Amino acid sequence: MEHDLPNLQTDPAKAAAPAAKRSRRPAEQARRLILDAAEKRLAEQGPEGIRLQDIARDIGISHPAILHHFESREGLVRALIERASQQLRDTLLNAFEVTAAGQFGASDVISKVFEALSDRGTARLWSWLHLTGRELEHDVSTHLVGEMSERLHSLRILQAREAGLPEPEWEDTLFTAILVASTAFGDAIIGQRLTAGSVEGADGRARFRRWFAKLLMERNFPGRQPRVG
Amino acid sequence: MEHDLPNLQTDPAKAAAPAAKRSRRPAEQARRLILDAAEKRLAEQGPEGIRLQDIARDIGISHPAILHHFESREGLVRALIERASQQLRDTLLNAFEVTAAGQFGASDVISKVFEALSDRGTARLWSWLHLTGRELEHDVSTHLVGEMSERLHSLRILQAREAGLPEPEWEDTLFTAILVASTAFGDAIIGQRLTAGSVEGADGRARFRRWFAKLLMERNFPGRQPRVG
DNA sequence: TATGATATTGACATTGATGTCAATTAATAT
DNA sequence: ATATTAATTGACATCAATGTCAATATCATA
Repeated sequence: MEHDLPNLQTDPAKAAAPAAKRSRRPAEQARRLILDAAEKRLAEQGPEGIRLQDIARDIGISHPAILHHFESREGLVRALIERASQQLRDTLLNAFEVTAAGQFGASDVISKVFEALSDRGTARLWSWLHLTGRELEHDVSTHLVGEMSERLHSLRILQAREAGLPEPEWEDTLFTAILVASTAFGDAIIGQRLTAGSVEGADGRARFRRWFAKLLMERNFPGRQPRVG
Repeated sequence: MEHDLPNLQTDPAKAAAPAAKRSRRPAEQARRLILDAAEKRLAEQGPEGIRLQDIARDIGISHPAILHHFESREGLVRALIERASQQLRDTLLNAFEVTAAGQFGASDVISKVFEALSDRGTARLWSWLHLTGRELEHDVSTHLVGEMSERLHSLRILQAREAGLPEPEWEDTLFTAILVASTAFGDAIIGQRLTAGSVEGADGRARFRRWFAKLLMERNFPGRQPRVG
């Protein structure tokens, strides 16, 4: 495909190559394009899938272009983490905003948490983060769970009053949040395999989520039925 | 292209090092030594920590020795997975053997599952497996959960009869197993971070486990108190 | 002690990835 | 149009990791 050119640094004579027109995007857009491709590779192939050459090929650019926008591979990784963290945070907190306004359904929240982690390999990115020790720099997990727990606690207090039940303890709420987070996380990483062999039907994981939601719901509000989403 | 160069002999004049006596182990032992070191690196630094040179340095050998015993890096990785799978399987199934004989305590089983995954970075190896898609070759997860569920189901039926409660459904048992597995897995990977920021005291994760055990226990045997281990 | 088998090693080859740089070219402003 | 800015690129430098190989050292055995 490529012709061997005489290795002259400056060759004013243009060779016959038609040289498909070079495309050029504004920096912002280029960064997004690159991050999307990197994210996809990470989700599909894991950490080692983030290779500048490959990512560049995916989107039809040369790898120095990536370095131009992110300084280094490390810079790209950092930006990727930064963006994914922000997105996860928004998605999760949003799940509570929505339900806080209207009625509270455990299924809704759980579904959103599970989806947020399943989506676009977010959990994969997360586990990689923790595997390689990068969570020390960008520690979102800790604060995020704290924030989520606070919102959840408000909701639970509200619900308990309505139902005439005693207020839940703070640690119980916190542990509930951790349970949901851990489970969603574990499910995202190994769920596919776990259910694939044993659970009948294609909707195994969905049934598991509903079962899980019901479990939590019954524990907290013994009378009610969870809304199945 | 390639010309065979005459093999240059090492300069006889630079023999300064006393050349510490070379140690030599039986193959079996050498393999174990290497696998241990590799496992440790994986647990501490993640996938990228498995580098032949580093592992070799850790145990004071040269890296070709590793290649001699495992053919290739890939061979080392496969052997590592093989061994860890076997160990995890033994540990987990053993947890049920023990409790099956005597009395059944949810805490006991849960503790063992959690410990089995926390120990020696087993969960880290597992998540790496799933991240890189190696679970396709060595798919232990699927069968393992199936087996565990079967044993758990026997126990639950026994327990239900004793307590005069209706027999649990199979899928309920299966989902319980998946829940425990997912949670233990998630906890092993991100648990440290999750509890670090929010849960007071150093025994946060232990308290979480007990809370979790209690939750499952109360659900299945509303009257009883779980044995706290 | 001598010998055979094999674990071990140093030197080197090879491959693949990141990073550098000067030159090029598309978009934008003047 | 011309100049300017900045995104893009090809060629190359560099480095690190795996893998190869002939030579060497150690253990077991005769």
